Amino acid sequence: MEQPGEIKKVSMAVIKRLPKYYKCLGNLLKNNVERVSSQDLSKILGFTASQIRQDLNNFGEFGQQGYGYNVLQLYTEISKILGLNTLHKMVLVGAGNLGQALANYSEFRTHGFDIIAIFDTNPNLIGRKINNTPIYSVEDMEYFINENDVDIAILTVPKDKTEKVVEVLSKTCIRGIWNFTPAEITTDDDTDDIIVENVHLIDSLFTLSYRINEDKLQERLLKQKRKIFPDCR
Amino acid sequence: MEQPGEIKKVSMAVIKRLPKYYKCLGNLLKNNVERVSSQDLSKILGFTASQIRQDLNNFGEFGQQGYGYNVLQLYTEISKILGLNTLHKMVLVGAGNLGQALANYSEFRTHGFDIIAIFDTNPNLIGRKINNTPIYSVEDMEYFINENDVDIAILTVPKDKTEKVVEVLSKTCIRGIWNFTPAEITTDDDTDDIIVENVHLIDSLFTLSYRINEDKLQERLLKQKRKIFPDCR
DNA sequence: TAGATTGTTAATCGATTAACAATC
DNA sequence: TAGATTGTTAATCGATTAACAATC
Repeated sequence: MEQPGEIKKVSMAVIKRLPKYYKCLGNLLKNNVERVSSQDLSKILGFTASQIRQDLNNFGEFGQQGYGYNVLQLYTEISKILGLNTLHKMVLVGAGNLGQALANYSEFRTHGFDIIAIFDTNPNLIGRKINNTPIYSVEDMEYFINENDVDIAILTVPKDKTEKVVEVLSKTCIRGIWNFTPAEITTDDDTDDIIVENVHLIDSLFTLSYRINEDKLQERLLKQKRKIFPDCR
Repeated sequence: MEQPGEIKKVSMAVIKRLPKYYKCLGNLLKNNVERVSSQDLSKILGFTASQIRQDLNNFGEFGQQGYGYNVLQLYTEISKILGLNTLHKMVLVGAGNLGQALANYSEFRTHGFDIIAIFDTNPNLIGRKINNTPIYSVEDMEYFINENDVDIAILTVPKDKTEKVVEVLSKTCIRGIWNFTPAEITTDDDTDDIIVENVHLIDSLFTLSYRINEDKLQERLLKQKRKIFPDCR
């Protein structure tokens, strides 16, 4: 049994499902749906109703027996849980192709994530703007972040520049790094309060490749086994 | 006990670790390391040695007692498991900011993933090239994919265009969709052999936001509980 | 040979699902 | 009130870790 004051660590599996709940409730809200049961959500999201109730009860008791959940209330609660009720200041480090694409992505701002500065080393870019956001020299990054209370740094620099940038970031008030580089980021002990969220595109592509290839692979494995156990199916 | 001919389904948790093994072995290879034990790998990757041996034994017996694993051999085996030993033809659908960034990303080609065509509806783009890859009209997509035996479609179209594009793709020989749109892709029964790999950027950002916010959240939850159980820590 | 390290079985841990009393 | 649906405990399932005989 759980003790009253105990802080139960929420598992990553649950955390990864929160954005799905949030988006689903947002859609229901748009469609003027007022109440929703865990069973309704189950049908939409493909999770079991039981899992949905378990997930939500990590954070409080948002439902009502015999009624279900009020869509607006649950939506608001989850937005608070995800930290979407406050504005987030972001900087983007590395104004290459991917960096520029992200700087032009308006969806982030819609949800309260505002890119207020871009940093690069290329003198041809410094002083220019992308999507109305100014590009500064990385030299000025440390000062700027601390001065403007920036939350999140988006990392879109080349792999071999990553370590150096992270070193600078670890001297700032940055709380999270959204890492689009292929590098694995390690922060030393005194900075392990910086959260790193990786978007490892190559890993994602490799995973897709594996799954496309899986049937052929299983056949090959089976054939190999038949050599050892000739009478198997 | 497992039957000889049985096909054991490999769990997604294992699959997601395969690219990490692959990259790690690639690095060792570059550094001329010839052999490696599960314990060595454990230190580098942060998985337990036991887990590493379990993972690898999903696909065969690649090691040798008392010796460990031959780096080159294991690297080669995992590359085959991931399907990286064959070339993959890809098309990119949607030449917006993100699409253009991905078209310029050379890392994919390095690993045998070749973008051979880009499709868009914008007449100003059709006929032009990005990173030497021609942009065609989406009208020609179905024919092109089937004619050229394309494996993978990269989806970087606006959300509301996704369904229509997927409908067309489901009539082709496409094996996998690498989905960068916020849409959840559902393929009907006759096309459920198309594998979908999602890169949901907003979900990733929300997850980061949650984790940055977690400490504050736990405090708030604790405070709420104290109202009910006033004597808890 | 002795030491090292695998492949694999058994034990443990954690996450998901089922069940149901509480209650709106 | 009766039906519906929650929050929560218990059961199950699956993934990770530990242990160790086999063997290079």
